[in-house]
Amino acid sequence: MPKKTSSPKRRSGCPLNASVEILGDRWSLLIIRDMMLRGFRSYKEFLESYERIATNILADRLRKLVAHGIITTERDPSDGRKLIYSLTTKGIDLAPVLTEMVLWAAGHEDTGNQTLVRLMQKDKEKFLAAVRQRWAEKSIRSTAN
Amino acid sequence: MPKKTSSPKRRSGCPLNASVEILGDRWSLLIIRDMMLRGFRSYKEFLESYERIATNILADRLRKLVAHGIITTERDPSDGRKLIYSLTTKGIDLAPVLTEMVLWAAGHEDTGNQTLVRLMQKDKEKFLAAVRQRWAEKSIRSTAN
DNA sequence: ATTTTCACTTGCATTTCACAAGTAAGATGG
DNA sequence: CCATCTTACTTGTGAAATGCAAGTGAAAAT
Repeated sequence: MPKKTSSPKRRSGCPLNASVEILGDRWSLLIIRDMMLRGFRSYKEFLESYERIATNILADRLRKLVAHGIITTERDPSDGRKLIYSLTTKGIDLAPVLTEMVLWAAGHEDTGNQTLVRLMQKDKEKFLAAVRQRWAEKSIRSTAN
Repeated sequence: MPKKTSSPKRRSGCPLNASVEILGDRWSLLIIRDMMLRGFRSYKEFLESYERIATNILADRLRKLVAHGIITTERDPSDGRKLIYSLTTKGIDLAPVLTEMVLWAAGHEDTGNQTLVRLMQKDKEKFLAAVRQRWAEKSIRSTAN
């Protein structure tokens, strides 16, 4: 059973508004992309991603994503300094959103990464299944919450 | 032929990054929702939408959406004060993005507008076809640019 | 024991945002 | 045809979010 008792003062009950309030900024979806498509799982990896997010913004976004139940954190058992971030099912369920945003930009803007785009265009459903599968293999824990 | 010669300083060539730079704020997608789903076409209608956007932000977002080729403006021939905003094909092509964001929030957050959600869930493709059809009827001009 | 790595926090300047008020051009009513 | 209203904005101001540089504390590596 998904659903969540609505957080305080939301501007409206529209589902699109909910999505926009949670994900509508210049960084959150890029962090999710890095986890979903590139397998990034630590603060350091996110920091070193191409778009160069600032440290305070990254910490803030990770905190908010955890608060919204999109990702979870755990200590790395083999290195007590490291935190491992994982997507929850709620996070993995953003795959179709990311896919459509990629396909839209690829069709209307001048962008790179054409191999990824071609894969998505060729068979969207197959691509989504692969993402879900890959994540299920990597971490049993991440789908639990 | 779509595509556009890349705008100045983009953070990266990733298509998702392009989408996020264009649409990643708390208002742009709500304006597009109002046009696509509710048929809003004037400044005043957007202003009176439930989430209560501020006048300066609305003007700024409309300007940016025009600059990105997602909407166009024309004078209302029957009232010289009014401007009519229309979605371009690039704008209509955002329908799948909106749909996936609505379905994600509907599945994981406590939201309203269940009739719309149910319609989308029942047959996504049929819903998208209906949106495209409805827009094509309303305005031939909007699909031209 | 010292240095390095990791995941942050703090401070500060800049940008964006929200809210209230004002404006100019065109429409409407008497 | 003149005052009033409507529409689509702009301007001003304070608050909040962002970006950058530097610093911190705990754990790991040397």
